[in-house]
Amino acid sequence: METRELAYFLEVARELHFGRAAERLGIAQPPLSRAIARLERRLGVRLLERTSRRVTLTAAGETLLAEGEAALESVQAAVRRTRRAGQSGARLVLAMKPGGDGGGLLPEMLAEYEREPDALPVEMVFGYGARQALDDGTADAALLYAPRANLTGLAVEELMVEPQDVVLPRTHRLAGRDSVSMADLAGERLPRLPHRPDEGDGPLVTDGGQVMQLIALGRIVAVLPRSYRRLLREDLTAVPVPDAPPTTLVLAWPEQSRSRALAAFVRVTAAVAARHNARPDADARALQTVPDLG
Amino acid sequence: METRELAYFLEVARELHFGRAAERLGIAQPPLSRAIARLERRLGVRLLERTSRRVTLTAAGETLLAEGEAALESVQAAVRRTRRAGQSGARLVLAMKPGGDGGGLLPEMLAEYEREPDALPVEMVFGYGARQALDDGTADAALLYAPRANLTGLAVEELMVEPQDVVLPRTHRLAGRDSVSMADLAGERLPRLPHRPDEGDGPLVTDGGQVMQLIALGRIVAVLPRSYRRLLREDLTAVPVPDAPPTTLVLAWPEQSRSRALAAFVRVTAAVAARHNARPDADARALQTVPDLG
DNA sequence: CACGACCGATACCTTGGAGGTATGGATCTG
DNA sequence: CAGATCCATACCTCCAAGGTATCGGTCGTG
Repeated sequence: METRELAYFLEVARELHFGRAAERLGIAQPPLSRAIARLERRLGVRLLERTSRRVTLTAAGETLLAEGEAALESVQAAVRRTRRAGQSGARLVLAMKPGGDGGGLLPEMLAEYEREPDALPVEMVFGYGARQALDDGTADAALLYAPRANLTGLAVEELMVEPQDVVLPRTHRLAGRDSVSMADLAGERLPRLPHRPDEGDGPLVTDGGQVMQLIALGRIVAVLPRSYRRLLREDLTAVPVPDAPPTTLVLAWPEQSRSRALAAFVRVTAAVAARHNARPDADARALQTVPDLG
Repeated sequence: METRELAYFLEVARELHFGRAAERLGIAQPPLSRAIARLERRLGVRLLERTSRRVTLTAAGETLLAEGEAALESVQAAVRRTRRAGQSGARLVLAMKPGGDGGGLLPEMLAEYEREPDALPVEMVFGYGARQALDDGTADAALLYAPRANLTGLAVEELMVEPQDVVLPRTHRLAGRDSVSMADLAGERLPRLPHRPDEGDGPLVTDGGQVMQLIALGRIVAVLPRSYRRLLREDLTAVPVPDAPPTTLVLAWPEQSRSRALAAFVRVTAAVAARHNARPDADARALQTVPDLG
């Protein structure tokens, strides 16, 4: 099966209408009909039931819709990464949330990485779509928080385990406490993240500034890894939540990636994180002394 | 990028020789050279450095070799599953190790599944390549033992947690014990499995009968989930190893699979397993009374 | 019930590209 | 330096992908 045939089928399977699918694909309807018929002949399987009024998927068609989408995306991701690897100014693209750098380890990681012989210039992309950037070939590696992020299909290196704090307005009833429990937060609204739409009950948020804004307005509170303290505005404060499940910062990359530049980056980040983890007291003290105004 | 172009490139990238690659692909060398040149032109990237004496991969070429192999396999897996879904005698193919059925839960699962409206006939394939069967589209689901098996990229449903036993010849110095610790096994040789070649120090084994044979000969001992007791020969015995990490039997399937037949199977197996887990005493007693001669 | 609108399939044409063979040009070996 | 090796190029053939025109079947509507 050629990727063009697959792309054609997917478009028809999604539209369930040859004419509209052809228009979206930028070709005429007859060649599309023929391409689908040829694909069915080659697979030896009927993918679509069609009358002159209605197009429906067969069981085989449903299978190819589900499996083929993933397969086509992985081909396109391979193309994107290959293009990026070949461009003169090749870069290692690292996706992360703003502030999701494990308590400021990133500058040290980057500095150390640049001294590696296999190093490439590192480019960072920010935003909540880190996982998607990895899947579509836009990024080579990502800093993610487990278990919050979906790590299936990725190779990961655990960097550090972080306890979580709840971020509150300074005027909040719990703001003065030394610690709070999850039970204390029962009545509060928590933000919903785009990639986990079924968790939380508050508004959908798409970037970190928005979260801080909503907290400041008293609309929500958020439970975040401790290193986010560095990003607090002066009207917010953070209180430890000892019984919130600790969060693990991981470096993740597509399993099949084998580039020397990436391998060196994984090695260096793991080494830097290990060095920091070996000095828990120093780090803990450093975090304690981070002023709330970040 | 078309899959034919990708397959051509992968062959050249593996052989690093246009003539041999063309021969393996069953085409002449000039069309292959042209196909690669056109692919490079379309990607806008040089994939191979070639003199008349030597072919080497560029950084972009290495990327496409690694990423493209996985992508092409996923396309081919999609084709296989689509073909199977469309055949008149469509079946749900379940891959498993012989005996890896979680203490005999499988018959009950199958009986219950057959009563589902969306059920398909279930076909079982055995062998140590269960993970590979899932990846290449030969199987729809697999029973695997975590953390022994590599589950990345799969959707999983945990079925049951099993403690592990060490399987020994009846004449072994530890055979009479009520339990042994991992430390007691320090001097023993453990089998190496094909999919985990770096674990264990003994001979490579490829099927369950072979393992039992090697244990009976006194060449190795093996630490296995408790349900394997059912498969013991009369000259072997099993002793609990409380400090061996417990093993979790999981049902795994490709993340993107969405067929109703598979969804029903997942639902039924989870329900059967949950029912058994809710009666731990009954199951424990049942396992205790399984005679060693299986 | 008849007519028009809609929609996928078919017929027929043009053209790009995938495959072949023959051969050129570069590089290493003896 | 001669020969072997190997990738690229030139040139040919042919299939199939894409286009337009049109057919035939199905539904909604007056």
